[in-house]
Amino acid sequence: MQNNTMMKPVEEQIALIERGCEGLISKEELEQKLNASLESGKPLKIKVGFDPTAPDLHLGHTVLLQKLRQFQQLGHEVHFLIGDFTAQIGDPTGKSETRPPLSREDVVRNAETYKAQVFKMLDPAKTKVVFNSAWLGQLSAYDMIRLASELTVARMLERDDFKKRFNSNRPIFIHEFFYPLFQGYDSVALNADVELGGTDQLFNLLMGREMQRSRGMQPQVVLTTPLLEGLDGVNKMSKSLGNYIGISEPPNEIFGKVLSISDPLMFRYYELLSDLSLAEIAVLKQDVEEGRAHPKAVKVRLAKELVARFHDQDAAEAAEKHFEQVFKQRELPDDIPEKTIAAGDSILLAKLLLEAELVSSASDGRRMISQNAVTVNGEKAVDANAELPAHGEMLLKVGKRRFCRVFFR
RNA sequence: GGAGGGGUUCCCGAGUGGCCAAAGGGAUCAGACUGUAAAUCUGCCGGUGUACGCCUUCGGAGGUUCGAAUCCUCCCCCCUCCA
Repeated sequence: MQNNTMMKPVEEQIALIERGCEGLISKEELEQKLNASLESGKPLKIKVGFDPTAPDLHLGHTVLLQKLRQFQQLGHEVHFLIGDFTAQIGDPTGKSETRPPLSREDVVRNAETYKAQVFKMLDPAKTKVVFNSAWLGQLSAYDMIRLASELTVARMLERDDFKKRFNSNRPIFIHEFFYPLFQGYDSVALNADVELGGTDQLFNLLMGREMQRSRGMQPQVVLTTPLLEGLDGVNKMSKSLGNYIGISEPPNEIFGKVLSISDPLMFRYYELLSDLSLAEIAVLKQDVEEGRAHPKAVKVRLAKELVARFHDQDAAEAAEKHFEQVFKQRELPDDIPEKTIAAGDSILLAKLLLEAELVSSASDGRRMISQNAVTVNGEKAVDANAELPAHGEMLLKVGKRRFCRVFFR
């Protein structure tokens, strides 16, 4: 799409590429590659790999995607590698339980979901989706032994993940040693110019360099992105910790979750996720520090940008309005879940809350009532044992953001 | 193959026969204060129609006992050391 005449000068490209990066190996090599690309008009091949195991992407994943997108904006070509081969073996990493190997159909379906999400950010015209089973599936036992002979156990144990486990006497299985080797071999097969990954991937990324070099190829440039902290600001964003913002979540959810992050974290998100330039962000930060801008307003801006990215501008405006309505003016949201319940003479409020799925048990409901968290038709419920007439309709609210409109039929 | 250590409520972790629904910490949730920020304080934190009651829970299955998370038997799982 974009030809070399539209490519930016190398220094400018590097500045953008380096932004928010944890590591770059090496800048000189990147410079060379960019120069060569500029001269030849051939875009660089940017490799990135994903296991098709968790097709629910969140903002943490998008740090990497954002970087890929920047490469695309600079005119380069992304090779989006889906690790279907490795996924079918089953991921052995860390303490997470061994996952059941995925079937062919699972992998295909997950890959599709992946693409649907990824193309919210990436330019399909500059993205090639590839599967590593295409070449890894061809390897014979002989090939595997050859691969395995390229690295010593001592070297393998340098990998942080392995080192930690080894030192703390936790088990490492032999087949886990093959992961870096396979990933490195992927780079050979793709002839990648640059490979991106999270910091935890550093070792694997470097494997690619070595394997390319030992085969007389120009080693790939390795670029690592930091792990994004989750909503709690402490742990890395992950689905299992529940501290994530999914890119497929509805606009109001994304907006609300962004608003709930802490102020320091907000600027981290800006740096890693926003399209604003670092200079613009620095101005924002200074404005906040010197009292010219309200931190909340700055956060709103970020929230809108992200909602617009995964939905659209209208959705962003609507989400902001919704937010102000519900939380600032304490008005009702437009989309309150509704529930129909069998009519009767009366019903215990705590029980009703349970039926409306606002609490996890009647006891929980009782607790909420006694903690002044429950509102019925706009009035605070105070009696934990209150009975309500079970007909007509009523509006229930628990806490700040749980609503339900109940109809008795 | 041999020796040893361990599996407790969302997480960490205390608890060796009744006073244990189980200390303490963390997380979550709710309330106050706010900007659904941070910090702080407070409450709650297995279920149960309103409950010093009842039911379910301490890896699993049995057993001993008036009574078991705690004792016994068998089994499952995790970890360490030796080979």
